[in-house]
Amino acid sequence: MVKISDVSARAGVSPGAVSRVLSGDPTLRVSEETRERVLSAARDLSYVPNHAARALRTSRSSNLALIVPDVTSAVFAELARGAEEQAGMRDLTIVLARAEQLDTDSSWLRRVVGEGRIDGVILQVPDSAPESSIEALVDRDVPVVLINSMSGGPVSSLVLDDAAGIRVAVDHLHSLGHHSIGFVGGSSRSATGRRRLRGFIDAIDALGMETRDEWMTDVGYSGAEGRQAVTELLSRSTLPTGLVVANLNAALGVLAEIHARDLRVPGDISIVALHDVWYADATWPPMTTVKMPLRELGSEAVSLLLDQKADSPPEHRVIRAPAPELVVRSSTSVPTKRVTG
Amino acid sequence: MVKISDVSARAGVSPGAVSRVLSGDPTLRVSEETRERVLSAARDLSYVPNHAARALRTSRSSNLALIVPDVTSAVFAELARGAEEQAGMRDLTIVLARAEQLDTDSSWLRRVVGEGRIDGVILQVPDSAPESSIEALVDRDVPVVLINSMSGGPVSSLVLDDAAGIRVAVDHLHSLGHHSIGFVGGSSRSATGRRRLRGFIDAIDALGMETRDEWMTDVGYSGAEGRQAVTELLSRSTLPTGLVVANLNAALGVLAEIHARDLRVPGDISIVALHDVWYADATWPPMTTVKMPLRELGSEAVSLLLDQKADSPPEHRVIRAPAPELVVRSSTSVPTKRVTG
DNA sequence: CTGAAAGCGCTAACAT
DNA sequence: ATGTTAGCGCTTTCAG
Repeated sequence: MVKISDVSARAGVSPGAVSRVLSGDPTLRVSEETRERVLSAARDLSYVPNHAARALRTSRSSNLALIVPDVTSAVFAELARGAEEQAGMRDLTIVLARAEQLDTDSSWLRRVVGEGRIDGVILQVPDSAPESSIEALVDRDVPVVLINSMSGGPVSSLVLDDAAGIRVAVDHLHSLGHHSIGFVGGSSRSATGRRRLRGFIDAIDALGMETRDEWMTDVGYSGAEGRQAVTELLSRSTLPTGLVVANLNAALGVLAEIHARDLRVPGDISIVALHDVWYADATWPPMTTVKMPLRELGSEAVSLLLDQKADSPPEHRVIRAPAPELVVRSSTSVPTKRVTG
Repeated sequence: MVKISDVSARAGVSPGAVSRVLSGDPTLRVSEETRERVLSAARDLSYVPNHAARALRTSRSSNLALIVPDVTSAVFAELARGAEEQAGMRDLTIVLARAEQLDTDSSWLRRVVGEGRIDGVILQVPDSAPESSIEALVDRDVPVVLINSMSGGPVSSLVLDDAAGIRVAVDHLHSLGHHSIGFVGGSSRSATGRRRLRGFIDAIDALGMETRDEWMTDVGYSGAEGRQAVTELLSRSTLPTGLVVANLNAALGVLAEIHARDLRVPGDISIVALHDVWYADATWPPMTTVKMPLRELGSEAVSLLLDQKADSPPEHRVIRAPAPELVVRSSTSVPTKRVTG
């Protein structure tokens, strides 16, 4: 292993000088000539600084933890990619952890953080397990950024403009001529769930239509919960002609259950889902979706975490750009007939 | 921060003794009484060892990198979970990276490894980008375990018993009474692709049936490629009554394209797919699948990586347990009629 | 403008 | 059976 003293020897300077040149110390004053010598010595020896030594010295690990409820979720992949990209640019590394560990055994995080292996945490809490698991983190001395959940608390947070996304979906159905539009939402115990519902109601209002309670569900975002939502809807009254589903995973379930009932999409009912992932294109019919800036959410989370570093007050940002984008496929069309459940 | 000398002071022993007690040094000989004192001192002060210092001293980072082609893939989530569990038990941490970085910019891995931030790499190469990207790793001094790809090379590898999985699928269709069975496989350039195809042919042979070239495709595992496979199949001749799809993602596409052609599943054709993930249950009809031991693959990868540590010769293991498990849903039934494309 | 030296917290070899 | 000590490779204050 080639170390800093090897470089300094070759360049005929002190180790300290090498360190300063290589890390681009702003208060650095070296002759252009020395700098060149250091740089080329480092290159010649293909010097790579040792991370552990640097971490020990600076007490920063350059590791961030990304904790999500479910790695198979549509949301995750894009989010992770955004986080990774941003992390890469800042020479950080993303450590993966599943959120269950928070519930059952928050000691994992505690320990890892205590050991100094993690400089910050990007956390998406499962809708199910709220406040308490967060508080367990708050009193720890790691910066935390909460993703897609409550904003306004003592912990910094980042959310998407869910309402805007839902509005795009509603507008799309409306412009196709739908006047009865239902909503398959997430749990009203979750902040995202409430934001999306509010967005839905506002969007409907803005267009001069009416919401009907029996056209709205709040079962959840999973595929199974989507199926259940349709069952509920059908047990109530007439179906709307259009349906906004607040999550693509749930929309798969919705589609399945609708098929199971021998109804046709979009013939009997049109469907738009929030979030756009590859499998939106592999359903039948291919699903019209609204693509949200998940990647930007991930990259912004990393940035926020780093800006956060000083013990500044918590920040709460909303990611609005790029704006939600309608991806029209085949699950929506002009309304035809109305179906009784 | 409480350090080891704090603990040793409180326990009235030397730092060295504390280190040995706490890390369970096998060659340790301390009186039971001292050990107790050390342990309780550590507990009282809630001592947590500093990871950077330990890493510097031992030159092991306790980080493993998990590199996969696509985080949204069915395979990934279970794999990652298995790896994580095993890693957690051994006090290791899993660092996430996307495989694209290997193609475009292998410097990321090189650098991170050079800095000593990674002790080992679990690598699933994309079918597209083979040998070269691996070789870039081999001459590096990190242990690497290759997942789901070629076995037998200079790098350790771990594969599933794909043939066994395919056989379960074929047997299922056969036992339902299917005698014409097709195969939607992966690229024949990839090792998994070839293993699964071989498994298919052997399984068909073993049951005294015949394979027909026009019933087999090798387009790929993605949803879009699944659609394409069906298009190819239909452009050829009569469809088989049953179809084994070598990957669940492709199976979604298969299902979509079949619907698009106004054929019915399982009425016109039965489908079984390899791999079982939540969305198998959210398709219409819900997909009959074969669940493979992906979790074990992940956990075994971690183990292998660690056993590998010494520069022992590369090992090549096949994960056979738990055995592939048939998950019967609704995409398979007794054959009815035969369809002409 | 550059060098010297201390020390981050831990472990392991060597003493006792 | 336990204590002492050197040093992992780096950064950074303090002198020069």
